[in-house]
This record gives sequence, structure tokens and C-alpha cells, in this order.
Amino acid sequence: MEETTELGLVLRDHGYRLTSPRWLVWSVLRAAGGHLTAEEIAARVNEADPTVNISSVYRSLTLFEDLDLVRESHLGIDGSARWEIAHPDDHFHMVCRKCGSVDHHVGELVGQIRSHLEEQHDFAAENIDLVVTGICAECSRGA
Amino acid sequence: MEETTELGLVLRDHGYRLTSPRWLVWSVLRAAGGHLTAEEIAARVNEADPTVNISSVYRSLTLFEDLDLVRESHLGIDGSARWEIAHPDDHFHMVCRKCGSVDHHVGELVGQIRSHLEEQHDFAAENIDLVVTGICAECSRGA
DNA sequence: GGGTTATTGCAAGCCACTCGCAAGAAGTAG
DNA sequence: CTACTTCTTGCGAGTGGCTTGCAATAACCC
Repeated sequence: MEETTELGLVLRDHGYRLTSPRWLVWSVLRAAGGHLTAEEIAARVNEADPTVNISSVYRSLTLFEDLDLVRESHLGIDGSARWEIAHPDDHFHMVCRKCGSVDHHVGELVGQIRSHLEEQHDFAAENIDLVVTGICAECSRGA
Repeated sequence: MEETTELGLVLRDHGYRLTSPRWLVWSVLRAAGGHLTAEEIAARVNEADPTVNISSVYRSLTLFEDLDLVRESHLGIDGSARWEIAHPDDHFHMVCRKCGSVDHHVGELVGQIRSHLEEQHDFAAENIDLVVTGICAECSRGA
């Protein structure tokens, strides 16, 4: 788990400290590999250390976002935000209305959108948040 | 403003009543032509009738959404939701990080995404929520 | 106009999230 | 290893957006 060390370095580089709540939040996100709510993160963090308060989870997430380590997205399922490790690759979310699953897909699509925006709309896109709601292949097969 | 009559018909058709709060919310949305927060809607509604409560605004919006008359979107600027008349056409939002403006653009792009998803991912997209954050042409010109 | 029932205003409540503060720990200097 | 500085934390209270229960009100149908 060398990424943990990397976390320490990034934090140190920016004058922040590597603390156990931060480390726990980070490893939970790494282990999950995608889109958790703050509440879910807090729950998993608390399995390892019940003394960690949810406000520290929120603070860690905000800090990580500032450092571009994680990304927040509103997946429209409910009001609450969801978090994931910031992939360098562009990707988008597919939310199934039936089973509620959230896939994130990496592919050329987001890149295509980006160039389209630049060329046709003169808009320098920094962040492309594509959330698609519908019925996933699994469910449409009549699961 | 014949759309107002249409509103009455749609409501009646589904067993709902055309009331003055509903009518006001609807006309505010029509006049604005895009992406208002509930608070903004309430403020404008209250210019016409100060007795209308914000909870009625919320109830109207939820009802309209059920009837596919309006659409809610989380534009990521802040936590709060924004509302607009439901256009039949596909469109997407461009949020400028600098000046905060929110444009909604109609075009082939969303349609292209839709077919891409269908063909390449076997995903029947019902709702495509594309929110692009970046710097708009205006601001990048150095306004 | 009268009756039925959807709808409203109000106020309280809820939920996700933030903040102030004093106690506690990370990293630093000695 | 100890002392010290300052960043962090846990806690509890607070905020903001939104929802809900309820009695009063007002649409619509006749």
C-alpha cells in the first residue's frame, strides 16, 4: 500500500500533517474504488477506529479535494454528495434507475466531449461531469 | 401566455388543481427561461404575491417534475438544486468558474452521447445530465 | 351557492454539512 | 527523548436547503 506513503508526501508538501483520520479516509476510498457518501465513508472509517468523528471525515474530504486527490460529485440519486479517488482519466457515471447501481466508465467519450466544447463552443472545459440515468444492461435483460 | 392554460389542462388531466401558487411558479420559470434556485423562484413569486410560502414553491416544483413539466439539476456551484422548464430538446449546462454564469446549450452533443451509450455500452439512457465547468469565452477573452 | 377534497401557510423537523473552541497529537528544534 | 509550536481533532451547536403534519382555505363539480 505505497499510496499511503504518497498521501503523506503530498500532505507534507503542502504543509499539512498525515493523521490517522486522514489516513483512514484515504484508505477507505482506495479500497472502495468509487462513489461513496460521506456517511458511508465515516461508517467504514469507524469500523477501524470508532473515535473518528464525521466532521473530520468531511474535513479530510474537503482537504483532499483541494489537493486534487479526490473528487466530489452529485449523482442525483439523492441530495447527498459522493466521493471517489480522483482518476487522472476522464470518466463518467451511469446510474441505473432500477437497481441503483453506479458504474463509472472510462473511455474516449468524455475526451470527445471536451474537444467538441473547445472547438464548437470556445469553452475551455476543466471539469466534465456527465451523469447518465437510465436502465443498465443487467436490468434491461429482465433481471 | 397560452402556456398557462396548458398548465391548467395538464394539471386537471392528472387530477390536480390549478392554483395561484402553482400558476405563479410556472410563469416565473417561463419568464426566466432557465436554472433558478427554489429561493430565487420564491423571491420572484413573492413579488407578485407575498403570501405564497416557500414550501408551496417546493411542492409545486416537485409536482411539476413528476408531470415532466420542469427538470431539476444539481449544477455543482453550491449544494442547492436548480430548476428549469423541461425542454423536449436535449441540452447541457456550461458553468463558468470565473463569472458563475450558467448557459444551457442545445445541440447535437447530447444526442451523440445518447447514441454512443446505447451502441457502445448497451445502456438505455433516459436522462443525460452533462455539466461542464470551466472558463467561458467571455472570461477567457480577459473580461 | 354548497359540498367535497386537494392545497396552502405555518411552524416544527430533518438531513447533510459546517464551524468555534478547547483538548490533543504531529512534526520540529534542541 | 523532551519540550514546544501549531495543525488537527472531537464535540456540540449551528446553518441551509428542503420536507412534513396539521388545521384553515380555496378549487372544482354540481
